[in-house]
Amino acid sequence: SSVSLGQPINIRQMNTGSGPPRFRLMMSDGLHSMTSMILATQLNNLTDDNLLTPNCVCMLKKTTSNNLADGRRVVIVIDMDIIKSAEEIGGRIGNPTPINADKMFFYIHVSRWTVRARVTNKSSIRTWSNSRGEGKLFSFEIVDESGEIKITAFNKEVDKFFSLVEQGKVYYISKASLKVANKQYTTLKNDYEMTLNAQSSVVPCDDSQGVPEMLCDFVPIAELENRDKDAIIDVIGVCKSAEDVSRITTKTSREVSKRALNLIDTTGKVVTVTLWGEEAEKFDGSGQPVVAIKGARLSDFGGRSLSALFSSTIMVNPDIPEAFQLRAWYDREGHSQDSQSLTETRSVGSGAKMNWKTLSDVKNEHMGHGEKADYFSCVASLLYTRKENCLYQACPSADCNKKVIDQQNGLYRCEKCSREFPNFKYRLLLSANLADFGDNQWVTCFQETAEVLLGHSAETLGQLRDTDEAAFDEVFQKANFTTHIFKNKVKLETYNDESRVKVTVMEVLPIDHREYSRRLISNIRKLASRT
DNA sequence: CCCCCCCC
Repeated sequence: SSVSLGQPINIRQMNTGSGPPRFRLMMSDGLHSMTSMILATQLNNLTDDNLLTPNCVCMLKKTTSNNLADGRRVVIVIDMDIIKSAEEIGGRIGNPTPINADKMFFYIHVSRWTVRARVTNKSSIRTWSNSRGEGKLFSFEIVDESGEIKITAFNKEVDKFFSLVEQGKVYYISKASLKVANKQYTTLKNDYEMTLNAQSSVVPCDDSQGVPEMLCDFVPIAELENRDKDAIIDVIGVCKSAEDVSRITTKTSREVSKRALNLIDTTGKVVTVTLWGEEAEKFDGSGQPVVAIKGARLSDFGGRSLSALFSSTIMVNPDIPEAFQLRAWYDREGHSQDSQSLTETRSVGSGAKMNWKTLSDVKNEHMGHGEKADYFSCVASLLYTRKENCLYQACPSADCNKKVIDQQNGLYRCEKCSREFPNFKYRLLLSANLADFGDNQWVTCFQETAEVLLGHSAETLGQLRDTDEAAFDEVFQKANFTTHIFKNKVKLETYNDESRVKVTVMEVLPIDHREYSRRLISNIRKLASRT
């Protein structure tokens, strides 16, 4: 599976009679040459197109050896790339001496090159055990001026190199084996990978001049909508908000920590990125840092979202121009800009669907004066509730909540159902006065919302009122001055030539103080930037 | 020669 470099110094068409043409190459590795290399016919187009010409340099990606009818052994090239043209090379490399095929096959694998590169991501040591055997490995990624590549070390090479290789440091690396990267697992922009072998050397280098820190190809967040699921991408954004770390159980019953971040960039789009394990535990989102992630996987959960992998590199406030630009943009305008998330979340209180208003906004903006009702959400405290008429006796039929008339004979009449019943059910219709820092507002709460505010079912409250008036009063005392999120409907209603704005509470939700504080800070920033 | 990458 290793790949190697070779220079064909002679290419001859073999005599194959009526069959497709076959080409025999005299291949050199700069030290030795061999004549027993044959091109698989599917690569004939390389000669037809004049790409494979004497003195070009080839990357041999896949070869096999075979015995010919006369007993000679040959190497068959199944896949190869021409990586430098003969013109670019400008002649024969070295002064290779001819040797036989099997030995040549060995030599062509021992490349003589050295790179100077920085280690950008180092894994821990992992062990494996499968049908093909067992062992241990670690991998790291390196970058130089020309690009990046992944290097893996197995078994003895783990012992030899693991402690030497340090993240961020620069090394001379030579004589590693090359192999074609499996695209399924590739997170770097390289068609090849390296494997350290017994001949490989890794030597620390003091001169890091000109060696990049990291190679990133950041995809704008808005652009993620157009990328394929499972794509491995680099992303950078301001961490607008972050979840608390939590523990989840995987399908394989393992416990793992997770934390979701919301990243925003100058496209105004937000994407949710999930961090795992230690990365999730140690992440600190305070101060809304710039977060860059190299090699995150794109998922289609909730529309579009991202997940960090073991191989991802997570950088908080990295020392790169993109991060400085984002910081400046966010502090100047991004923080107050309307944003849209590519990731749909169902969490209440933080959704984009909330139309946040203060109670004075509702009046000043003449909400509810239009053709259709308006909807708004507010954070408000319950100042007062009219407990006197909050309960009524309703028709006991399943879908009828009409008030019944007490016939004073043990029967209750529903005009809607045109029936008399021996029983009724209690329903709530609660008038309440809500207040925030600037104003107050009378609202109506029907059954479900009133039950949430009062903390008891209508049935319980009905029983209490009839049996224990002090306990009934206590319920309302306890509800006073409690603070909630109210989702409301507002509509101007005309009754006897008099118009009044009627506010109906649709839903009562607990305050997520973290989210609420973020919103207040954001509002303060918006106000500050107006002056 | 690994390739696990998790949850809603």
